[in-house]
Amino acid sequence: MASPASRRILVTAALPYANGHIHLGHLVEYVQTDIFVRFQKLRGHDCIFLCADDTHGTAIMIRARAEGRGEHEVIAEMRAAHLADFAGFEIGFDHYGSTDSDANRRLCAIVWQSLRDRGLVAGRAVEQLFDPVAGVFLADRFVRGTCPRCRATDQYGDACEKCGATYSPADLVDPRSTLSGATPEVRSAEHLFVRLEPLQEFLRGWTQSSGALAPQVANYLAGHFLGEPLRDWDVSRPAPYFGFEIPDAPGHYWYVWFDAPVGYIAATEEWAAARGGSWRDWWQAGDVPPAEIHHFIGKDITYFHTLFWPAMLAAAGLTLPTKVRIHGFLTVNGEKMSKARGTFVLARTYLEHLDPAALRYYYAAKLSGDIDDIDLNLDDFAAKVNADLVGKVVNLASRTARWLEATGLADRYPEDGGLFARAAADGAAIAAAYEDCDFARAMRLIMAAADRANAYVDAEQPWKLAKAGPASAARLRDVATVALNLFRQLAVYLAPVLPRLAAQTGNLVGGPIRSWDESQQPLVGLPVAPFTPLAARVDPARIAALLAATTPSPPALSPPSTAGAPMTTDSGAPLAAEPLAPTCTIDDFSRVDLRVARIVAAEEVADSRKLLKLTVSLGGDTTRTVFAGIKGFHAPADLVGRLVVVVANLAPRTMKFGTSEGMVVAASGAGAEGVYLLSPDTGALPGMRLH
RNA sequence: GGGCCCGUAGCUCAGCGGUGAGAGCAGGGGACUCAUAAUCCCUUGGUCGUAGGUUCGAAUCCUACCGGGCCUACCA
Repeated sequence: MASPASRRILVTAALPYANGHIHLGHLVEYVQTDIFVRFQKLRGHDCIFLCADDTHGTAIMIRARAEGRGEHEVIAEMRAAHLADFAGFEIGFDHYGSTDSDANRRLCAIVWQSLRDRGLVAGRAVEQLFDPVAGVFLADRFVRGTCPRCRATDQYGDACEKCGATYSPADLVDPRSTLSGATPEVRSAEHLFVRLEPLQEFLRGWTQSSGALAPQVANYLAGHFLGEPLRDWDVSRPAPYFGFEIPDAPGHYWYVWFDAPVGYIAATEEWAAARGGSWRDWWQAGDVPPAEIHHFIGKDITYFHTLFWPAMLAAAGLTLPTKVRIHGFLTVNGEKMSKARGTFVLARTYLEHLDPAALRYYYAAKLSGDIDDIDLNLDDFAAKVNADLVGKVVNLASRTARWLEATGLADRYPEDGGLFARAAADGAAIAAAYEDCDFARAMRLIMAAADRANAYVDAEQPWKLAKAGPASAARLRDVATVALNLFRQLAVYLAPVLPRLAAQTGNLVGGPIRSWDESQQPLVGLPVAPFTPLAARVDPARIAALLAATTPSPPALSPPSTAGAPMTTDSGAPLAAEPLAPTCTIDDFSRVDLRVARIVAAEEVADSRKLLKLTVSLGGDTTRTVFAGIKGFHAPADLVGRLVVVVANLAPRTMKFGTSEGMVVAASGAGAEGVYLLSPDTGALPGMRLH
């Protein structure tokens, strides 16, 4: 229940598009927003976190066609996937809607009518390329052709990657639809526009002095858009289009970027209706107290949220955003996320390998609330999470809780040299940092408190008190009581970032953490449950596995496809021809050191009937010369570059042609023709051992 | 072409006009052994991208340049 002093805060994260899965880049925003919301709730404010799938547009329509099914089937499937991913990362939406909802259709109509009433809608013919085979108008990116300036081939319809020229798709020398391959034709169609110039004055005022935007964003808008007359915004698309048909303009559909932000309101409506309220309680002025509206977005969609969206809201007489909080993009190991490098990591792939809490903490430690890109450096990630969360915070409980299992906390809070009070006083600065979305600062302050707490434990040496017997029991209880209270205080401060740690801490001592104020008073006289591990260390091997699972198979190096070969038809002949060897132990096996190696050179051995001379790399500078009996089955040139498995600790053997320093593993024999080299799954690196 | 952001120790980042430039991690040395090889103490390490300028004083303000990232209105 909200107290009179509490604020009403509506928070949104950008709506993920239904054409793709959630990846680590998306999660920067959802984790950031979730932390902010959990913080506000912990502070006792009336805060709701709304989001939805963004479902409409050409891309979904094209995809559904390509997959031979309806758009609604596609978006339902993607919605389920998105929700599962978000749940895995403990993103706590109060409601998750869809732009393809009745509520959204109604609200779009309301906003639309307001624009009409104010004379802000205008119609005009637009010439656009049309695919006569697919029967759709083509957005620029669905057209490719030869650049009219530099003649580079296969360029997008809006700009040339080679020479940087920008143009209209109709200017391409030999335009082709990427949908059907057909040559598009220029067709004229009526589009509806929102006139923004009449709102120029309003937008200038709101962007420059409302306080909703960071100064550099305001400058960007002032310099880039507001310095000249605002162009009309094209908000309709002709049929066929997957979206909502405009009620007073049959055959025209709202462009996806019109109905997407209205989805924020629609989600509010669905959430409020379930509680007997209305979206108007949050989006229309006049309420006491008025609601704050905070939008979290990425910098790529800045102008939609800082020009078009406020224009729509203003025209409809609705509440303008209190803050538009803009974050940068995610890089991985200092570079743009890349499928080829294996750094384009999907949320669910991450969840299969690592703890979501680790990523939440790492993002929190990096997010400063400004527009800079943040980098996920994977070495740093493991080091930071292990040092901070496990080494400092969790360790505090791990090293002291067990001394209180029998006795519980001391009945009066002992002298602690002012440590608890000092960290309690820090609460104001930590809260201010959370409020500013400067989570990095909050984490630094919290970790400083954790350092002080660990130093306290070290100085008091409770393990010596434990050994000293009954005479020191009271003192031991006091020291452990201090340490555990300092730990729980940290857990309160970290609760917005690490909700599961907060819950586990509540189970350990003191019950569920419900309020920020619990950081201000130590607990006494309560039982302490048996300690259970609260966080797992990040194992670098798991990160490697994650990247390996993410890296796509380069076509040239893929193992042969087994598709279409039902497993039940495999012959038993090879096994029968060469029965299994006698059982060996794991120790026997481990004496054979099998390694992944890359063939860096291969040549025929002139005088040999069967041998190829290979040079294999075990990574770094380590190479081996190996003679392999695979001549006739593999052309040397085809082998260079590929990964194989070698017996790396095989005793060198002098042969007629030289010394062989290992052996390449291959399947063969048993009556079958051919020698088949083994290839590791993609992602394996030279030097990796087979276990 | 125009614009925005960033460039500080090996790594990730604070500091953003004023005592000799900081933290965490990594590296080196020591202590401890309660704890998920965790913790504590000491310590090595930087011409604050480059070049100019403003100022009594600049990592901090201005200009230019170099490097990285991003935006530029039908890519979401």
